[in-house]
Amino acid sequence: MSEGWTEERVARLKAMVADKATAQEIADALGGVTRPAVIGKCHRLGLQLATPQGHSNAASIARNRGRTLIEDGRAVIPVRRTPPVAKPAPAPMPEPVIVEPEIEPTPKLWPKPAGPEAVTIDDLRAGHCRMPLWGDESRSGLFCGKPVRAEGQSWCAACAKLTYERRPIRERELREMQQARMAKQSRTGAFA
DNA sequence: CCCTGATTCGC
DNA sequence: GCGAATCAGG
Repeated sequence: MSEGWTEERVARLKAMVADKATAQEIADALGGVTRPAVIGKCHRLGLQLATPQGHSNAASIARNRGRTLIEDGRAVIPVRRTPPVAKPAPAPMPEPVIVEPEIEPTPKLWPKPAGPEAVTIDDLRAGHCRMPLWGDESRSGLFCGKPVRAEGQSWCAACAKLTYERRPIRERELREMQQARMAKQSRTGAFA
């Protein structure tokens, strides 16, 4: 059932490569082949797929793979990347930018009781959860102050969860379903 | 995590 | 020759 790389399919492949289509797009369009298959075919044909962003030439690839590349008879030593030097820079950030949640915090759960980490706006630093602890009228002026989930974020795990209760949609699952469907089509040789 | 292309290597 | 597995970058 496998079509193999017929002249026509190779022609389509070439056309799409010339059109800067990605390997995935080409694989989807042709059907019956996977992305690595397309890449492998291009490689054997001597075709070069469009380079999306930064990285490009074989030299950088080889370097990145930790292999040595002979250039002009000399071995190119893999360049070591920025190493060890830890990053101290903890927390300047003078003016805390408070991003208001689009979704109102659930009234029932609001305001939160101030924990021991609670801080005033003057003591609010990067890494401090910026969730205000006051609900409406009773402005206590205290912020949650617990450690944020990750550097650069605004809320601690608890406050983040509290804020975004609603889960959007599992895009990952949708994608996987689509891919599974396409894979099945390919195997069966059946197309809608 | 997602995506990308490149290379390797058993088939 | 083929392409899945694996790799590395963004």
